[in-house]
Amino acid sequence: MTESRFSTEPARPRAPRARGKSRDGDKRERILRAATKVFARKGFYATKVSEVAKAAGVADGTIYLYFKSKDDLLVSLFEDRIMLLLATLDRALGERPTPEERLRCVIEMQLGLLEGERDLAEVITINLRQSTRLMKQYAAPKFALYLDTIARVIADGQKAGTFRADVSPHIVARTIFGALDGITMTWALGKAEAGGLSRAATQVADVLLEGLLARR
Amino acid sequence: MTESRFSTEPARPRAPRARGKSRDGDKRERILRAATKVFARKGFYATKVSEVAKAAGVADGTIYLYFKSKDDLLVSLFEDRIMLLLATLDRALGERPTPEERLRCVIEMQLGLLEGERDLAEVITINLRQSTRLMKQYAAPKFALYLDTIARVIADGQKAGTFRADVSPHIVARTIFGALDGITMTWALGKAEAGGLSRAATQVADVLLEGLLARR
DNA sequence: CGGTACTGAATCGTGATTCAGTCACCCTTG
DNA sequence: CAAGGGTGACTGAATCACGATTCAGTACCG
Repeated sequence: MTESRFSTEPARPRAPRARGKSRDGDKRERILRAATKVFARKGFYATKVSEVAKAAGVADGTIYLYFKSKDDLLVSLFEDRIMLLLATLDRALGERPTPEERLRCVIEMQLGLLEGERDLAEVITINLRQSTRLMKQYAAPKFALYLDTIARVIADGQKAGTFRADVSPHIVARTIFGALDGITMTWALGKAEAGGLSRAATQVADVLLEGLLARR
Repeated sequence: MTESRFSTEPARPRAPRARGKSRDGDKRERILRAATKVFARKGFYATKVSEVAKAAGVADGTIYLYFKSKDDLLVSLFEDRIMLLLATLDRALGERPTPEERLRCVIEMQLGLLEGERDLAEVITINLRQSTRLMKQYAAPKFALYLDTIARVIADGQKAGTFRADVSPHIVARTIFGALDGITMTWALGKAEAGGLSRAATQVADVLLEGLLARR
C-alpha cells in the first residue's frame, strides 16, 4: 500500500502459460470472482487474502502467481470489468445512429451491466474508492477513458443540432456518469431489488434527455 | 474494523467536559481538521493514527479521548460535515419559495460547501467509501436523510405543478445527488481548479431543471 | 490535595507476503 | 514400452514488520 519508491514498476506476474485447455485463464477468473464476492461482503480492507484464496479454492500463495499484491487484485478487478464495459459499449454505439438513442444506450449499458451483479456493483461504487492514490494512479485513467466516450456522444449530438450547445460535453459526461454511479451505489447499499436499476435507467434517461434536447 | 459481536456499542468517549473557554471543542475540531488533511493526502487506510496526532499537535492517545477508534474518526468527520450541510440547507430552503429556486439552492449548496475544501471533498467522495459495512452501518442513514430532503424538494415541485410528475422523486433525488457527487469526485481527482465547481453547478442545474420542468 | 486532560512508549495481535517443497505432467532416451 | 528427469504450477506454514490501542504516569488547575 505504500508508495513504491522505485521508478520501475515490478513486472506484473506473468500468468502461468496457457496450456491446452487453459487451466490458467480459468484460475485467474476464479480468483477475481471470489474476490468480488468477498470484497463486497466484508470490504476490501477487512478482507484477508487467505479468505479470497479459500473462496476461490486455491492456496494463499497462488494469488500471488496471478496478481502483484492485494491492491493489484482490486485494481485488476476494476480494469477488467470496465474494459469489458467499454468494448461492449463501443460496439453497441456503432449500431445507434441518433444522439438520443446513443445516450439512452450509454445509460442502459452502464446500469444493465451491474443489474445482475450486485457484488460487482458494490465493489466498484464503494470498495474501489479506497485511497486517493489508488484512484488517481490506476482507476482515474480508465474512468477518463469512459468519460471521454460519453462526452463524445454528447459532443456529436451537439454538432448534429440535437443537443443544446450551451453546456460543456465534459461536464455533462461527468453529470451522467455521476448520476448513474449514485443510482447504483444507493441501490447496492439498499435492498437492491431486482429490476430496480433498469426501472431507474428509464427515468434518468427521460430527465436527462429532456434537459439536453435543443429547444427550437 | 471487525464486525462488533456485541449488541451494545461501546459508549462513545465523552469528550472532556466543556470548561470555561472550551479548550475541548477546540481540540476535537483540530483533530478532525488534521484528519481531513492527512486522509486526503494519503488515504484512510495508509494513514497512521500517529500521523493524524502529529498533524493536530496532540499525543496519539489524545485522539482516543475524543473518538472511539480510527474508524470512528472517519465516520465522525462525515457525520459532522453532512449534518452541517443539512442544517445550512434547511435554513436556506426556508427562504426560497419557488421549486426552481429551491432546486438550484440544493445544487449550489452541495457544491459550494466543498468548493473551498478540496481535502474534505476528497475524503467524502473517496475515502469515506472504505467498506460496505462502514457505509451501510453509519454513512447510509445520513445519506438517506440528505436524499430525503432533496426528494421533498422534488415532490413539492411536482405538487405545485412546476415539475413533471411522471418520475419518482426518490430516483430523481439519487440522480441529482449522484451527479453532484460525481462532479465533485472528478474535480477532486483532477486539477481541482478554483471556481470549477460553481461553474459546473450552473450547467448541471440548467440541464436538470430543463429536464424536470413540466411541459404545458 | 483531588481531579481531569493529556502524554507517548510498550504491547500484542494481525495478516500480507515469501519460499522451500510437493505434485503432475510430458519429453527424452534406452 | 518403461524409466528418468526436467519443468512449471501450485501449496501453505512461517516470517516479520507494522501500527492501533492501552495505560501508567505527568502536568496543571481549582
